[in-house]
Order: sequence, then C-alpha cells, then structure tokens
Amino acid sequence: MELRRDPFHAIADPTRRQIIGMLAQKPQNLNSLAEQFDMSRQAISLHVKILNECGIITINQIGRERICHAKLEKLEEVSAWVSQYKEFWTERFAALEKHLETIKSKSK
Amino acid sequence: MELRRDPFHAIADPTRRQIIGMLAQKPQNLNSLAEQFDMSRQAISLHVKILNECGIITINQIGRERICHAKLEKLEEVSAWVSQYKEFWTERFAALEKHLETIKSKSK
DNA sequence: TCCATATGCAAGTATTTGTTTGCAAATATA
DNA sequence: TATATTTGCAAACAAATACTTGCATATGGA
Repeated sequence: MELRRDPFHAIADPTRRQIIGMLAQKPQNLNSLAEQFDMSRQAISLHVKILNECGIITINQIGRERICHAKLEKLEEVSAWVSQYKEFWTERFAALEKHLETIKSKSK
Repeated sequence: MELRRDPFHAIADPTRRQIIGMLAQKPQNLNSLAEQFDMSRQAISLHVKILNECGIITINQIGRERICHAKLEKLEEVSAWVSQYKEFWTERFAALEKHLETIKSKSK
C-alpha cells in the first residue's frame, strides 16, 4: 500500500476534522488539544503528526511546547475538487437546467 | 477500529475520486469502469461497494449488469465543511483583512 | 443448449490505521 | 538542584484497507 498524505486524507477522520476546527479558532499546543478529547495524548499526537504530514497544520516549537497552527489554505485542493461537481446539486444548476430546457423547447 | 462510511471517507482514496469523476460524466457498469484502470476488476468492485455504502453512488441492476450512477449531492456535506474555512484563504478574505488593517491604522 | 459476459464471494497477504501503555528526554519552575 | 510539565518514541494489538487470484453464479445471445 502507499502512504497518502494529502488534504483528502487529512479530513477523512472525524477526530482530525475536529482538531482542524479547534486550531482554526486558536493555535494551541498538543496537550491543550488532547485535554479536549476523550482519548489518550498519544492518539492525538499521532493525528497531529498526520495533519502535519498532510501539510494542513504547521508546528512551531517554542521551548518545550509545540504550538500547532491550522494552514487552512491547504483545503483549497479539496474545495476545488468538490466544486467542479457543485453545479450538479445546487439551485443555480437547477435553474440553468430549466433555462436550457426552455431554449430547447423553443427551438423545436 | 470503526467503519466510517461517509462522503469524507468516500473521497479519501484517489481511485475512488476517479470513479466518482467517471460516473459524473456517464453512468456505467462495473466492468466498463474496471477496464479504465490498471487494477483488477475485484479491486474496483470493492471501491464501488465502498462508494455505495458511503451513499455517493447508486447501483441499478438491469439484467446481469449493475449500472452505477454518481449521487453528487452527497458531496454537499464535504462542501459545507470546507467552506466554513474558505474565508481564511480566499481573496475576498484577503481584501477584508486589508480593509480592517486600514481601519485600524486610521483609528490610531 | 452452449458459450461468453457481468458480476459476486471467499480466501489470502502486506500495509496502514487508530489506539493504548510505559518509559525516556528536554525544558521550566520552585 | 529537584520536581513538574510537555512532548517524543517504541512496542503492542485489533481492525480496516487495498489488493490479488480462483471459483461460482446468473443472464444474454448464437
């Protein structure tokens, strides 16, 4: 198998999505994050490591603390991928479809 | 571990993203999909099964064929999650930041 | 009916994931 | 300097993933 370290992998796990959410609000260190979960510090540490490898967070070592920051622009890749299909479910698309139908029936 | 069957899991794998892309263009059966990959039919079959479990595709049995359709509106969940952070990297936000900076410096 | 086609199911394998516990190392503070 | 805090590393483990190959089954067409 192959190790996949991209934003899609980063957000695949719900715990990781939560961590991203927390860091988006406020940069914080590992222990501070871990305290907010019902899970061992090590488990969170691993998720943080993965998020870092996926490039979606940045870690800044200050003394013994490692402050994590969200690098949200990495979500752009996901956003771009998803939005190419957005037209298939948004209202705007429904309206466009309707419009095209109108044109079609007129040209008959 | 726990089985996660949601759109985030569906799009975490690059092969599955490709399958979604293909089905978005044209509904097709399993073999037709498999032929376009350098991978066994079984491997694709498994991905299709997972996509189905994640609710992102629909399978329609017609005779011996199983036609797969993309159900792209399921991506809405991903889209919504990502877009809550969009302001942090879009130009619009950059412009807003700049504006706030201007206000700040003026109020000094 | 015979054969090709479309698919499922089962077993097997290597790797990854998500998690825990215990221990070591570095840094801050009293 | 002694102690508490923040963290990393390593080992362990069960379950999931991403594949493969081989065989069975159902359907469609000659």
